[in-house]
Amino acid sequence: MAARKTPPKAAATTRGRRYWLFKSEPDTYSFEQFQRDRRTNWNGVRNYQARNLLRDEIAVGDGVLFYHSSTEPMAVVGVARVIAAGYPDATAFDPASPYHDPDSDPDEPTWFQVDIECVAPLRSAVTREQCKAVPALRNMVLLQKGSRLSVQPVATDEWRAILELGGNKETW
DNA sequence: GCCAACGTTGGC
DNA sequence: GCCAACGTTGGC
Repeated sequence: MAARKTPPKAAATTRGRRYWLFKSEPDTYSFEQFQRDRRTNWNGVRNYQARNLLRDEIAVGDGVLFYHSSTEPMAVVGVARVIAAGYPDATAFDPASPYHDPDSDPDEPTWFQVDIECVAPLRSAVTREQCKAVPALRNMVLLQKGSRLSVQPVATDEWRAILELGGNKETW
């Protein structure tokens, strides 16, 4: 039996912290409300690509940029931390929920959610307009033409640049 | 399995 | 409010 240099399990549990951006329309769920709640479950996501991230990629301890979409100004407004990795989104099974999906089988759920906890608001919100002018953010998923993923990956240098622009260098 | 039609998202 | 881009659906 050959020894493995890096058992997959160890590799998985020791992988570096990763970063994400969650979009929310402030009329639906604002960062201000999130601050009052302190933590929330990110449910209602009904897109397979985002689902895959929620189910398979996003881990406890990962960092999250909270972004206000479809508002003026659109901006990254705060920072959050993942406190529970992907688990089935129960709103899919609730006929009374706006997120109800009759095709999702409770024995094999289609949709997943994670839990996040509020860390801090950015001292100054980093607007979409601002981001466009920053070379380090040129490749941000958020800024790509046609990009509309509501849960998306953020590169480490993008994360750092946003926190610096927000005046929250020490936050993370 | 292709692809046209449709519905939705979200920046502008 | 518009509409481009995208995802999904369903007929073939």
